[in-house]
Amino acid sequence: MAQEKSFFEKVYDVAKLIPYGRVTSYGAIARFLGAAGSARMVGWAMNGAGKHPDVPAHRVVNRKGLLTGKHHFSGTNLMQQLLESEGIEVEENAIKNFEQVFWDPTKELEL
DNA sequence: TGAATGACTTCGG
DNA sequence: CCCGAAGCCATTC
Repeated sequence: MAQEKSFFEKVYDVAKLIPYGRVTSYGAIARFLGAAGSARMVGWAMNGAGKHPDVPAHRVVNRKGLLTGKHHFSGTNLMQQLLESEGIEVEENAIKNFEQVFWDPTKELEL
């Protein structure tokens, strides 16, 4: 059904650009894509990220640093394990030092 | 075309 | 920071 690309590809593209051991928020990506306000679409797009193995959706969390999307991953703690595997501390589905690992494309890329 | 949905964000209390 | 409610936008049925 329909071409599963366009807005999603942009999200995937940015997600792939997320540096190792860093994370970003849906709103940040949405805003970078020029779709500010479509933060939900970013998450929605991630729904299809499962077809894109190169898309580290686990590096994308909400603005609070909570692993809101972990529930969509294979297991229940897979997302957390992936983050911890990158050196990111996670507790109670929340990223520690979130401000330290936070990666803002609108600033990092355009900087 | 219109209503429903969703891995969010922002505002007020 | 927590809680509840509203807003937003693209996709889907």
